[in-house]
Amino acid sequence: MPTAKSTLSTSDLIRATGVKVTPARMRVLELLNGAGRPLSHSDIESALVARPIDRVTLYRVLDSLVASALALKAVDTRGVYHYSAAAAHHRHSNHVHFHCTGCGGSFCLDAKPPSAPKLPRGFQLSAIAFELRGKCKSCISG
Amino acid sequence: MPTAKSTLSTSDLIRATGVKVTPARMRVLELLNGAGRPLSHSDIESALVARPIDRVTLYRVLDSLVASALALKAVDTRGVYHYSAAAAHHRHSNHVHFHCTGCGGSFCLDAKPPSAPKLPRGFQLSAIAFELRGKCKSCISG
DNA sequence: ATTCAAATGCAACTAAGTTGCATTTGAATC
DNA sequence: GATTCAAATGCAACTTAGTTGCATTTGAAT
Ligand SMILES: [Mn+2]
Ligand SMILES: [Mn+2]
Ligand SMILES: [Zn+2]
Ligand SMILES: [Zn+2]
Repeated sequence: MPTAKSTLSTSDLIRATGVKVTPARMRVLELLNGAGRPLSHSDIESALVARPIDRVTLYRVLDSLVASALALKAVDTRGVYHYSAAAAHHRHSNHVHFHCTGCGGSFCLDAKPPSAPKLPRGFQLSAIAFELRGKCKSCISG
Repeated sequence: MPTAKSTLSTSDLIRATGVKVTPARMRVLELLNGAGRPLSHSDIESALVARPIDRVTLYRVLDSLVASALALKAVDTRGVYHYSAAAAHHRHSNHVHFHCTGCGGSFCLDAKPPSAPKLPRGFQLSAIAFELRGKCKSCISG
């Protein structure tokens, strides 16, 4: 008899969204899930050099993961998109982050994100971004 | 005798920062000050077609305005930099804004920006961004 | 008027992201 | 296991945003 599993496998997660389970999607989603921070297209390309994925395919894989809500996409202060696995992202949605403009690092802070203010009638909120920027300890002293 | 002026002229503002007062800097800063929203490089290029400024010069003019704190630079959700005059920006620094992902519009809300949480020792804060995104009334109903 | 660092214009370049199209493949059906 | 076909991939070409190097021009100080 099959073992009861509480966590869904990567391939199950992908299949559940209705798209094909392909090696590229598997490798990228697993990479995002293992990463401790949002990764850019070129971060991912570098991480997968061993068996490279075509540049364009990688963009399309990332698009599809975002479209199926398995990943999230955000633009950084240099204007580059960074992707994170939804599962990993949710672990960080209860506190705010500090982004170092020196080293690019992201730091978890012990503070809840602010709640949304009242919106004008008829407006529909889809996202709140609260981001702190500056220099981290080692970028100042180092 | 010279008339006492309460508001500094654009050329005075530029001169005060120690850089040369040039036509390009004048025109760009005045455009930013008149604009009701942050403008991208290409927005500005389009606005100044009558007597075009070289692409590279425009980038350098914008850099210099940002360096001398006469303008601010922020990246939008498409990864493109947008510039606003500091004077115009300060008029909006006491309340938060809603950005419509449909029409690209920016709406002033009647709510103060949240204050910064405690940072770890040795960290230095340089900017706080609190941004609400979603659809505005006319983008939903229209 | 002379002087020179700062600013400009132009050509060439990089990096990020997109599009079109021919080929391959996951997975559904037989 | 073989057949089928939309979905996914690979590759070439393209676009848009932004940068760099260098020769020429210019703001403003003297
Ligand atoms: Mn975190
Ligand atoms: Mn405002
Ligand atoms: Zn740092
Ligand atoms: Zn709108």
